[in-house]
Amino acid sequence: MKASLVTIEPNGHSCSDCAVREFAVCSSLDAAELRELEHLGRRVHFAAGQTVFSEEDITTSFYNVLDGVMRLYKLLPDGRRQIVGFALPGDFLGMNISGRHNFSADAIGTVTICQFAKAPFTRFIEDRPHLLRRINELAIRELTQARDHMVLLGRRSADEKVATFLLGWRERLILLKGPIGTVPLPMSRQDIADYLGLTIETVSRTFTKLERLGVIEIIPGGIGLLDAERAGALAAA
Amino acid sequence: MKASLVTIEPNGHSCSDCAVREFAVCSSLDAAELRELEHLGRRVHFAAGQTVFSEEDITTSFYNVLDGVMRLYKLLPDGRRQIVGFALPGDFLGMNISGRHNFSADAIGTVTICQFAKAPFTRFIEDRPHLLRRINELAIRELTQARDHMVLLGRRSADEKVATFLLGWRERLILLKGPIGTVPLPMSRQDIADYLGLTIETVSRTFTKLERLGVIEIIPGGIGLLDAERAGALAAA
DNA sequence: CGCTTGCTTGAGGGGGGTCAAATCCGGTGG
DNA sequence: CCACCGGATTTGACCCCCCTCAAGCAAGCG
Repeated sequence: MKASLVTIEPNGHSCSDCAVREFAVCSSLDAAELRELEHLGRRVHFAAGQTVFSEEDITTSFYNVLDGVMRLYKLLPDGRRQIVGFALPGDFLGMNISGRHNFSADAIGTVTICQFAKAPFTRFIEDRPHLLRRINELAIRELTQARDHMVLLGRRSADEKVATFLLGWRERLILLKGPIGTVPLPMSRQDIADYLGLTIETVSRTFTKLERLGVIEIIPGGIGLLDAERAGALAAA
Repeated sequence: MKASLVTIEPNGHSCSDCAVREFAVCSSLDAAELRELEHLGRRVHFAAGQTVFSEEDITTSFYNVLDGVMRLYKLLPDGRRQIVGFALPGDFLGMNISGRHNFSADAIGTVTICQFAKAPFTRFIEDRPHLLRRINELAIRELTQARDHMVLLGRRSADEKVATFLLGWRERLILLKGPIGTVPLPMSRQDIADYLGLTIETVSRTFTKLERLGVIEIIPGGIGLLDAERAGALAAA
């Protein structure tokens, strides 16, 4: 029997030993609430490249990323793509006011997600203002990131874009996993280009340029940051 | 006596006859709550060009735009500017998690604002989940707009940017004031350029081009939209 | 191996930036 | 009412950064 690309884990997992417990939206809940929440969510696995939801789809669930990396993107009618963000463990997806998703989400590599059906989760929030406050906090944080990214897209050069991206990505990983040696880049060059508003060729050339300058070292599946100070200068704050 | 550039209106106004009553964050409150809120807010007027708050300032207040237009922007160390949005009556400013504003806000033309001191307003929200829900709703709406704008900044041509901006701006004004004839543009060409990630020259040239094509008509302080269908086609969805 | 897929490198061109000058326009004072 | 001034906008000439098109290369995998 061929394994499905999307598999739902049998019950038996518990929130209390969840890896993203302290980062995620759930950090606002006490032990009793967590036990209640356990019945609402189920773990789902996605294979590399799978689409979890698409723009304009009716929202039927909320999603809590537990493991892996996702690309969040919007498409223009002619196929041009803008990646509006990468989701990491702890990120909460699915909030909107129209009842439809306003971007698409793919798994990059394999991804594990904690999925909540919309109606019961909405009811769960209803009389738990502290959870609502936490959700609001995450939304505002995303808004801050979105504004920073607008500055990057509208006003930075290719060199600055790439340097800023590498430093920012590294920082997020450190926040999540603690100090790291080399910086893994699970997304493709095309993904990076579509995130930075560049072409794949320009991204590749800029990587090579940074390597020639001794700022980074290109390794399979990632980069090594050799000169953080120089990279910071290139990022221009 | 020379009039101050920032004037605080004496008390005596009431929320019940507020112009933005139904658009703003306050739409979630009942009559009793509104009367209570009246004591927390005060109306403040700003002259054209005045800065209401700056990026990195400690947040001491929240702001509800009552009248006028504001530009919200971020600066790079070398002075490059990205306008992240224009605020219109009903917009709510000041939410953040760091305790500092993450963008600056100027009045374009004269602006009237309903200002709330941070601490009392935060306390007011505390046990009013419906207000929190409303605030969350506004944050999510802004997030949606921010993502749309990322697509514009990263993946659209100058022509598409300008056409999209004109149609979007017109739409916002119609939503706010009902059907309008010509489209007022209170912001400068420089503001438009910094919003669209272009230079002032490119914006000017594109306006002229659209006029030559018979899509718009340039008038002092605004434009007339002559061919909405054509404009929509240029905006490329 | 040969094929596929992703990345890199090269050559050339164009969209939008830069620099500079002309024009428009609202405000001010005679 | 008109001449003048200063800032905003428009227009022109030129050029560069990044895109386009196309070929080479390395790694994974049947």
